[in-house]
Amino acid sequence: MGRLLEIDIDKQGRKHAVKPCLEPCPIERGMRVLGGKWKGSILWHLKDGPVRFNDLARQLGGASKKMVTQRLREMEAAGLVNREVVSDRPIAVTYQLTDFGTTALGFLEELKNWAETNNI
Amino acid sequence: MGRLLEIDIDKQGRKHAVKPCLEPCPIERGMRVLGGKWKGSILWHLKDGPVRFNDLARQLGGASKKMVTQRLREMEAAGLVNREVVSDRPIAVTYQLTDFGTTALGFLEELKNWAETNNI
DNA sequence: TCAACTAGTTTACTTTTAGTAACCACACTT
DNA sequence: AAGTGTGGTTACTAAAAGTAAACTAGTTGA
Repeated sequence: MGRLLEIDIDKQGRKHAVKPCLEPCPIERGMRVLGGKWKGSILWHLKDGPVRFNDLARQLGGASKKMVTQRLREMEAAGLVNREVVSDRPIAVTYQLTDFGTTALGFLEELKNWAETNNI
Repeated sequence: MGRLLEIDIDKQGRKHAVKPCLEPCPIERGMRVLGGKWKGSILWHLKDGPVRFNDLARQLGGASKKMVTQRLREMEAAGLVNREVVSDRPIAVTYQLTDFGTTALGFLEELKNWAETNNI
């Protein structure tokens, strides 16, 4: 009654899901790219332009450098951010959103609004 | 240059973030409620109406009953879903979105679209 | 020279999460 | 009686995620 999931019952009377969410459905897959501690925050902090590593780490107060590095590497691999060496001598590196990275901002803004309006 | 994060430099020349994302900014907090393995999927599978526990577990093929139970408990605590005992005798339980839970669907749809259009 | 900066890496742990597999009690069918 | 269904729980293990603090190696400013 009111059931919308399709369940198949075979001749022996055993039940099987007809269209199980075979591992990662889009939502699950998306979460693996954008979810995870700090990823959303990092993306959000880069939305206004390039930011240097230590500045980013400071802004994320609470995340260790190791975390920030790790997340940035993952996000680089996913094509969300770019790492750019701005200068040798005093070494300087900035991170910025790729075009692809900016496509995730709308989603993050929704999440932000949702969290704020429902005071999560 | 082009720096938009505010960094304060004290008299001793030490740098401090002016407005660090003191622990959980809205995005981080939202992620803790909606992120996490399977939570998004569970919410999404409930969008068309009440679903029984085992049906849900079957649809999430890959998640163990323990996982499904755990996530459902967390989501109940967060007020996203309702647990309803539909009948004793042959025990039957359904889970459904609360009004609050449905407010998260827009966000999940964005995530779904994002993941699909960028074939994540 | 000393201290603080740059951007990390490494170590040495601890904590959290995920996951398996078995089990419970009760009902229904064969 | 055996096997399926219902909705979970328990006990345990493996893997992932997280932490602080030290360290590299060079630069800059007092």
